[in-house]
Amino acid sequence: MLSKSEENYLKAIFHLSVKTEKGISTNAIAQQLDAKASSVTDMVKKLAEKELVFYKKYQGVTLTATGEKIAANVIRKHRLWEVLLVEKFNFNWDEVHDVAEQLEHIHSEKLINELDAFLGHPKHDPHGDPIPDKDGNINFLEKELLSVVGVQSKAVCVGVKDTSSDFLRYLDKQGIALGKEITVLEKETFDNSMCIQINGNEFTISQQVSNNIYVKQNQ
Amino acid sequence: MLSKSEENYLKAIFHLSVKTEKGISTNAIAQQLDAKASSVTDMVKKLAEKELVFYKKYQGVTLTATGEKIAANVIRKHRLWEVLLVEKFNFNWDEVHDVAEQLEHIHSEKLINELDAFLGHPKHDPHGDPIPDKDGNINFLEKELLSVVGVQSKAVCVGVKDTSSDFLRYLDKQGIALGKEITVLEKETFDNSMCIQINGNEFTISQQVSNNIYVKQNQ
DNA sequence: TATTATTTTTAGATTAACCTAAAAATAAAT
DNA sequence: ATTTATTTTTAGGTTAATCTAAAAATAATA
Repeated sequence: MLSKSEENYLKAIFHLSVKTEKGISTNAIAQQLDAKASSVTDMVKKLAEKELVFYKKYQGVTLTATGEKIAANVIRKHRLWEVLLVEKFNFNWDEVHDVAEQLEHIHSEKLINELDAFLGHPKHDPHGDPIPDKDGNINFLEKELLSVVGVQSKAVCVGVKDTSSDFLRYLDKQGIALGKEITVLEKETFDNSMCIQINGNEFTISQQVSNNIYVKQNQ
Repeated sequence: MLSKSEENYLKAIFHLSVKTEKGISTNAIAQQLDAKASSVTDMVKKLAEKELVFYKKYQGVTLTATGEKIAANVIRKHRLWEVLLVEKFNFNWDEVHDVAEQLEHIHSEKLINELDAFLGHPKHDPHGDPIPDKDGNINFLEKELLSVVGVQSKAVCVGVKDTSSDFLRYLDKQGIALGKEITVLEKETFDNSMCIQINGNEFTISQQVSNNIYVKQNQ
């Protein structure tokens, strides 16, 4: 059974791998985990020994099939726990992360299967991120940033990029949530702010905001 | 914040303290935790540094008020998680222990308060053991072993002493569960076995069994 | 292509939580 | 009250996961 630390490394590599085909650099992992590069080198060697990653000195790492499956399973657990916290335990979506970081390392297959069933086999976590299935398959929804949506177009909020408490609380305040329909009314070219309509209310959001909201357009 | 290991030591000392007024010996703790006495000495020194236990060389240890509160809180978490597992997640009462051992070390006050509320503020875990309240107060129910109940008396099952899977599965098979009324019909003096009635069925149980079932007599 | 800058690795330390084996203290038994 | 047995502690060692600082390799730049 893997340690919490090993699982966290696999998860970090998994997340970083989504964005690129290339090997993941030691530094990138270090930054993701808030650790030193030398620590990463040590751990990556150990994971390579266990055949959870491919690793050649100075060449970065990639997950093996096994490594990827384990990483996806940790993410599955994280996101299922997040759903429980929000739907049954009255957590706000900005409060779940720290606790889910702990819960994701609980080892019990029965527990996670029962949790999944109890929640009705949810497909997405409270931030709109897809929940991998038992085999580690993950359904990457095709989605766009709100910032690229054209004027007069409608789109449905399906996720957020920034999951910081500050940002999530801002969204709550503005009434922006998963599943809500957003209409882009106007865009200012000089600062890329946009005026949107949601729940019948019109207001302006900065580019920072529109760059951190994922939407799906009704094409 | 305490480590998992520190919490486990406090919990072990708490459990051992229930039975006696005296200080808890190094060996007793070692046995409870399946560790070596020398490891216990090390840890106990650390806990004394943190003022969670009183410790004088060769004299055994006792919990301070703070240590006792922390230990009771770990036990509270353990037992609340057990209730969730059995009542919502289809675990049998013999399956909960290992997972609860992990879950009891999750740190989040909000989580445990919400869990408690979600479960309807239960007073007992699935084995009949009392759940400490937020302040660490624990309601030790006055209870007796089934083996001391007299012939022709009725008693309600309120807990078990042995919580091994083997024993719990035996109880399931016999239809013995918390809240069930047991009538003692006969006692054999030569082997201390007894014939009981439960759910309308009559059968014989050994002393081993009657010595591991707690009951409350309807006096 | 040299040279400089950055990244990555190695070497050696540190901390927590364990361990074994030997020494010291306490308890039990003759 | 000695002697013997048991318990507890000390001393020193191990492993996992981290770190710092220096060395080595790769990448960027003049």
